[in-house]
Amino acid sequence: MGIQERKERERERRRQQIIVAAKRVFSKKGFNRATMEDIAQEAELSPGTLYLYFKNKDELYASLSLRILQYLNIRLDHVVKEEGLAPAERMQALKEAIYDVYQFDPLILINLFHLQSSETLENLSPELFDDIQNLTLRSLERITALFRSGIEGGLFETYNPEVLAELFWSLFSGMVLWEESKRIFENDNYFLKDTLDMAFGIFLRGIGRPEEGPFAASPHRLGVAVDPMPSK
Amino acid sequence: MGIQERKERERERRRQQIIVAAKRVFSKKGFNRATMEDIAQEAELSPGTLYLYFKNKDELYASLSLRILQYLNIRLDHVVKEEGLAPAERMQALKEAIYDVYQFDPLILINLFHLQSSETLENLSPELFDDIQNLTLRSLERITALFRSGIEGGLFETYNPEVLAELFWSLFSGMVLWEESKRIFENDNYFLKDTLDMAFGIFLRGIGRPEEGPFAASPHRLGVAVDPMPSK
Amino acid sequence: MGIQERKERERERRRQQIIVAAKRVFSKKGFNRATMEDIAQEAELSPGTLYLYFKNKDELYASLSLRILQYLNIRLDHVVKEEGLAPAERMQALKEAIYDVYQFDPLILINLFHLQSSETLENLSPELFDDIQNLTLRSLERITALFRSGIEGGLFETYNPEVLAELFWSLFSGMVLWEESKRIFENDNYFLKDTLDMAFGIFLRGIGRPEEGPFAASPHRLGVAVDPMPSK
Amino acid sequence: MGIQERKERERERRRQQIIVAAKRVFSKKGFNRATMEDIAQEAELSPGTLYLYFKNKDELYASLSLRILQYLNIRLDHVVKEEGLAPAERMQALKEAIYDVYQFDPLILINLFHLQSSETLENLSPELFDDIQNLTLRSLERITALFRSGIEGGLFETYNPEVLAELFWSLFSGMVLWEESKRIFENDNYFLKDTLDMAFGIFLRGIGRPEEGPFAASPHRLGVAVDPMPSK
DNA sequence: TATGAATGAGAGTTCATTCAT
DNA sequence: AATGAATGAACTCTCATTCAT
Repeated sequence: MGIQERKERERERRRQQIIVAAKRVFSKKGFNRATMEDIAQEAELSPGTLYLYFKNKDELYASLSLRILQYLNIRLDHVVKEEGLAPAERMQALKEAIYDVYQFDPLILINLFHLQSSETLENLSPELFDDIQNLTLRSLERITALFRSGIEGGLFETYNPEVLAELFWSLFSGMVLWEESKRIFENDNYFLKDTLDMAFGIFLRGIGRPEEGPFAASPHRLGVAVDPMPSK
Repeated sequence: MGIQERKERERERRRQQIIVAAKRVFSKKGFNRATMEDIAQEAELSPGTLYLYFKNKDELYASLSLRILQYLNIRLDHVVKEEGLAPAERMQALKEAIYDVYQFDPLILINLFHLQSSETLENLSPELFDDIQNLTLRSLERITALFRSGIEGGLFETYNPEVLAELFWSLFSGMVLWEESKRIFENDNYFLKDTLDMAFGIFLRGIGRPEEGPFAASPHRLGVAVDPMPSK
Repeated sequence: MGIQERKERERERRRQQIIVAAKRVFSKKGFNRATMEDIAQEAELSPGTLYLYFKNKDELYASLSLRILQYLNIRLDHVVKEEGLAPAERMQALKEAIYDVYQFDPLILINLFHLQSSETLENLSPELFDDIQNLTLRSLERITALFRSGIEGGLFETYNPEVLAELFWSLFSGMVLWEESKRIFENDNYFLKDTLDMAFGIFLRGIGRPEEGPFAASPHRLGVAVDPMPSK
Repeated sequence: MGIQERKERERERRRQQIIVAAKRVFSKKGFNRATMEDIAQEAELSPGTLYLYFKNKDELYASLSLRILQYLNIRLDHVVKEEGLAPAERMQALKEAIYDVYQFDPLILINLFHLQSSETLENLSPELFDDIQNLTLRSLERITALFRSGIEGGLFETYNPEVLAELFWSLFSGMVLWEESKRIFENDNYFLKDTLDMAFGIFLRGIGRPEEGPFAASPHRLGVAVDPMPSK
């Protein structure tokens, strides 16, 4: 079984080699214009070989997303499991985690957000679809856990923590995509970090409990109806 | 000149006919799987005719987005120009406007958000690219104006209103896309409205001035640094 | 019938207008890349109208050739029929005639030579095919007549005058086409005239009767100026 | 490296297979009417495969011409380099060489002459364009060398040998194209050989030095048989 | 007679995928 | 396991031609 294991390791390494090549190619050419031939060349392999490791082009592309989702999960895991953090510090850590994920590879993150809301997702093999779904939902659960502990710790109003996690995720993805839009429109690089800080601050303040804790916001005289626990 | 006008009208009607057909086809088949042949058939035209009205497939698709952007602009225009609205009411009207846009055609809206952050955008003809850019930026300006008047009216902290508009737009787009993700993952229709209400409430509360007005949030003891006017 | 005639004249004028436009377009774009749409635009007509005057694209193109053939015929006719010319002067006139035809429109002449040796010719309507055939053969006959009178006048050896005419025509067409080749290869304009003079001189000398007349091969009393080393 | 070589050989063989098929197809259907699909079928390959060997349709067609140019070059090379030939014999060998080229494949030769004076030539890839240019010019150089040695050997007047080569080439190409014209007009096969003999005789006589050698214009001691009245 | 929008067959070309080696 | 030549379906797009007005 030592042999078995080594083979398994080598197989995984080759997969990663292809993924890395694919990433480079699509950064250069964009997703649609990148061909399997291009990727094979970049990976110094033949086109046929790619199909030994990935069922088809869509699955290769989706695997890029999978990789960044895995990274996201690990980072979130750390934030949730790290001991001795005050709830407010945990929020800070959450922000840093997603920013790291963004920096890890913005293009792939954009690709993930596209994939997650496109027909392509539905046409993947059930296994890969499940992987993406599970990792996505697990990430959301972790973020949910963070917000739940914030609520339980008295930091936030008693919003539905699941919905808070979704809002948080939506805000993040929307900002990343808009960042790209601005790059295209203005041909002008922009740094997400400051805006992300600000957005996060507003968001936390928006959900903070009045008169208490670091994200306090009060007293409630909201002209807009906010039901903290909308029925799903 | 009556003839000229009639021709112009007929041309525009034909364009719309094609756009409507394209919309139907890509709703059925998804963007990538829809062929020009399909669209021609749906529009009861020949493939060649499509090219009399749209330069190529990408431009036809982008024109769908253009249409919803135009609708968005008109709606935002009304919100900005409607007289006799209190700032808080204007915010409410803003929310309703974007929700109407969402309901106008969710799929096309998703398509717009994809387009705005994809390489396809860069390969459009300069004219179409400019149209999309201008409408997008003009929409942002209108939202900016709303937030600015909110700030000037003492409702909100003195954040940079441009950045607030971008955050607002990001949150909206992120939620729309995540809505689609959930639909795919859970095969379960979900209604954006409630979550949008909640998100909007949180956002307004997050940027509201303390002790004052309907979006008050206070006192400030924020553990997370929030610079209301980040340098761009 | 005055009306009939006027109509006929107008029809012919419109045909010429189209032919002129076609000539301009194909000079700009080359034969294959020129479209009927292009020609219609250049002629300030609609595409449909072209088909009222020409059966199809091939026939329009062939009509250009027809026009230059007609011009050639008229010029040759003059040479043949002009009275009071010595045979040697007639040869000189022949040379000038074809050079004028060349200058009339080199591109169309090239097109004629292509057409005359291509499948397109065979697919023309019988009428147009006959027109081209007749004009071509009539031109050849005129040249034949010139050589025949040269032979009868004792200038030339008793070659078959028909074959001489064909050789003459071949030499001319070959030179015109090679001229174009050189232009493409060397991107360098070249003036056919000198070479044509030289070629004509050699040809006449090659067929001249010895010891007699202006084209006698030897001793050298060449009536036609032959510069053995034209400056390139 | 043995493998490398074998691959290279196989690749070349496949190229030739396609060229041969293309030749057959366009002989049957004419150049314009022949489709890539037709050629693929004739070669018993798939359409896609053609594009592994030729960049596009024009380049495939131009490659046919390239092949005949290569053959021409080899033949001319032999004529120039063959030792122990008297200048007059070399002229005879030149005539035989080009006649062989003609017989090798008249249709492709016609195609070459069309190509060499058409816009298509200018739109080839630089490599292929250069190949054709180089082979053409090298052929001309070889012919030039032959005429130069004829001049130096006292056979010919001191014409510019380069221009003589061009005239010779023009005469040849013009005759080949006119031959095709006659075939089309008269639906009657004609044999170029006799006319070519005659033309060559006239040409040599036209440039021959008087009173001397085998091409002396007079008195008649022509080394090259010239039948003044070839039977049609 | 003139229009010009519409046609639609068909072209060249691409490229994800396969499979004999 | 790796290759890479070959596949061939499917695509977008062109443009000569038609015909209702």
